[in-house]
Order: sequence, then structure tokens, then C-alpha cells
Amino acid sequence: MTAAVKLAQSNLKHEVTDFKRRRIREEASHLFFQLGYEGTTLDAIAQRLDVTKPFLYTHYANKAELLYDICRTGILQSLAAIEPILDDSTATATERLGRLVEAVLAIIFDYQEFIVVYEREEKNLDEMQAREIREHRSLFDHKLATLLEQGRRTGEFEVFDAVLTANTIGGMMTWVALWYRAGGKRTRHQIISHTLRMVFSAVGAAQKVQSDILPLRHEEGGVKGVGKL
Amino acid sequence: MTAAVKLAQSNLKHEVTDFKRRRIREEASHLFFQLGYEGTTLDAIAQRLDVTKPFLYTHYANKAELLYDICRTGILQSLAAIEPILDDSTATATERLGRLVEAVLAIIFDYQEFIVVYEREEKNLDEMQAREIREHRSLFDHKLATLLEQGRRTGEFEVFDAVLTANTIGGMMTWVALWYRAGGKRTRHQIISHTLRMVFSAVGAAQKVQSDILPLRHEEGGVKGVGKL
DNA sequence: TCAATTGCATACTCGAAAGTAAACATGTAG
DNA sequence: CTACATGTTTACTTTCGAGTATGCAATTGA
Repeated sequence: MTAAVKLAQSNLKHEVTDFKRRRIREEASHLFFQLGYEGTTLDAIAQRLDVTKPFLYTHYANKAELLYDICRTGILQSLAAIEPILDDSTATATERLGRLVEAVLAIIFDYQEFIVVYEREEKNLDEMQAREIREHRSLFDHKLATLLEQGRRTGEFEVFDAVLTANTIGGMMTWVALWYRAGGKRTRHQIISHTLRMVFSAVGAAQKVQSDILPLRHEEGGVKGVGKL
Repeated sequence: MTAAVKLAQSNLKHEVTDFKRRRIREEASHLFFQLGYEGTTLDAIAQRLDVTKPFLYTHYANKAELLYDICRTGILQSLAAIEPILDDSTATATERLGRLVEAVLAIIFDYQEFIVVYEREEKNLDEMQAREIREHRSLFDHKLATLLEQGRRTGEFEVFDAVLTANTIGGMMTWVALWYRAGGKRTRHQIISHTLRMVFSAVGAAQKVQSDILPLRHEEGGVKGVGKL
């Protein structure tokens, strides 16, 4: 067997392995999301994947490492989504902030369970792994704060405490992950529009009126749809 | 023994009982906060209270009921804090909103662990109890949305979707509970001021400049204190 | 003084789940 | 045809923690 063929097979194998890990992450995060980390057994995860428990141990050393892989994926996806936007030096801070919010919310809708699991189950991570993930998280907040600071310098934003404001904006988006349920009263599009409003007002930015952000009609006699978003 | 004396003793006993339940709630919520619901053993709670596990069963039928008591206390404190403010018909919507934010943040600082435990561990509640607490939570959101709607009618606020905006404001405050740690870089007072800013901008309210809300000084060369709030 | 109730602890049961040892099937190189 | 590697399962161990049966000491009431 030539070296080239061996390499090709090795690559293939890694792809297969990564595919399997991805499938495990998906099913495990779904169960962690519903039942919690401690409330989910490895047998239950294995059953959803139509394999057995020892099989999982061929991909993860233990249960905590599986949780780590899930949390890591969520935060790395978010970081990957914002980096090209922040690096685009041709765009104004306002444009970048708007695109950032849209990109992060897209990730939040796609990886909601990963993100919620991280928020809720961080305490179950190994100390080392928790620290690594917290650093990624800090990096995210730092990048956002830096963008706000840039906008303040150009006069686009009116921000008094960039760190706290970045934290609030990050919190707004994470909060969406925590309450959003598909099939609720608000569409994803409405949530994105609303969040853009909130974010721009938080930084004191002049919002361009977007034709697709329409106010809801206000009916008489109270607030509609309370409690069921 | 007269009926009056019996009643007095009964009240006394209830006070003692309530005091004990309160102590149990405090220690249990502290451990649930640190280690999670499933990660905390009843033995560990008992040890912190210098009693034994069966003692806990004289006050709670099971572990889930203890969690219920904690979650219930957190949300009921929040509701109790906002009710007199919302009922004060002499105040403008703007005034009431400001007082509401201050009152809820005060509760969040005092009952932080209760609130975080509810956010993280709701899935471990019995279905009936979870529903009851969710209803209290909905009531909170509804009252806040109603206030926003009132402010919109008086022209004080510019709110396009009162339900979503109320949800965002509630989320901002809950988010504080999720990240705040005593001894961090921001004082409670700074956090309250910042949150008031964010909330008023979210509803498009004209903020009165408050002498005690001072901007942080902006130093050269980047963002300070990132990751350590 | 002596029941009876209360308040709590000691010591147990029992189920569940993480992790493992060993076997087994299937393919592949020599 | 045989030996070894790969991928997966069956069947096991072991620990741990929720919940309980029972006992005992102190207080209360007659």
C-alpha cells in the first residue's frame, strides 16, 4: 500500500470519526438540553444512536469529555461566525454590529441546545476544560467590547461602559437561546429584528429604518400573547 | 390550655418551622448553585446545617419539593417587589419602570442563588410544580408588558412589541443574576445604573440625567477589565 | 410518676448509572 | 490458511445516593 493511499484512508477515517462524534454531540446535547447532564444516562444517548454504551467510550474518555465537546462546539461556532465580520475593515462599526447580531442569532438558532447546555451545565466540566471554554467566552466578549469602543471613537455609538454594554448585548442574544422555542408566537425574523432594535438603542446608534422591521399592530384592551413567545 | 394559647403556640411553631425551612432553603440553594441539583446530595445539605438527612424529610417530602420551595421563593420575591410599584397610580410609567428595575435588581442581588437555581434546574421540578412556577413567571412578564403598554399610550415610551421588549428587559435583569459575582470589577450601584440606561433606551424613554450615573473614564489603548466583571 | 407525643439520629435497603473486562465478528495482510 | 487489527457487543463490577424502618431521648400532659 502506498503512502498516498494510507493518507487518504487516514483522512477518510478521521472524517468518519468526526462524523460519528458529531452525531454523538447532536443526540447527547438534545438529551442534556431536555433532562440535564446528570439526568441523562450514557445508555440513553447510546440508545438514541442505536449503539451501546461502550461504543461511546471509544470516542470519549468519559461523560464529562462529551459535555466538553458540546460546550466547546457552541462557543467556537459563535467565535467563528463573528471573526470575518469584525475583520472587515471596510464596514462601519454600525454595519459590523448589525451583521454580528444577525450572525450570532443564526448560530443561536442552529446551535441552541449546545449553547443552553453550556450555560446550564458548565459546573459539570473538568476544571481545566471549563477554564479553556471560559477563555473563549471572554474572547467573544472582548471582541464585542472592542467593536463598541471603535464605534464610540468614530462617534457612531454612545457607550459609557463598553465592557458592561458588550456583556448586556451578549446576554440579550444568549437569553434568546434560553427561551426560544420553535413554533412559538414570534418568528425568527421578528426576534432578529427586535434584537437589532434593542442592540442599536443600547449603543445609542441611529437606526436606519429597515423596511422589514414593522411594528406589530397594537390592538385594544391589553397585551397579547403574554407568556407564549 | 386555652384556645388562644394553643393558637399562639401553633403560630410560634409555624414560625420556628418556617425559620428552619428558610435555613434549609438557604444552604440547599447555595449547594445547588455551586454543584447543581443532581450534584448535591441531601447528606451534604444536612451536613451544612449540622443535622442529618432524615431531618430534612420532616420538612420536605422529597428532594424535588425542596427545589420547588427554592424556585418558588425566588419568583414570589420578585413579584412581591414589583406589585406596590405597579399599583402606584400617582407615578408616571417612566418612574414606575425605573423603580421596578431597581427593586428587581435588589431582589436579584439578595436572592441571586435562588434565581439562578430556578433558571438552571427547572427541568428537575415535578410537572405540576413547574407549571405553577411558570405561571408566576408569566405573570411577572405580563405585568411588565402591561406597564410598557401604558407608557406607550401616554407617549412616554416608544415600544413596538411590548411582549418581546418586556421579555428582553426581564432577561437583562436575569442575566445579571447569571453572571454577577460579589467582589467583581463592577459595583452593584454601577450595574444598577447601567441597567437603567439599557432599559430606558430599550423603551425609547427620555432618560433624566441622574447625577449618580457617571460615565466611566475611557483610558487609552483598548478595553479594560474584560472577562472580569 | 407514667404514658404519649415530638424531634431527631442510626443504620439500613435498593435501584441506578458510570465505567470496564472480556468476548466476538469482520475484514485484511502475509 | 492463519494471525492480527478494528469495531462493536454482552455481561459484569462498583459506587453512590434517595428514601425508609426503627430506635431513643426529651418534653409534655394527666
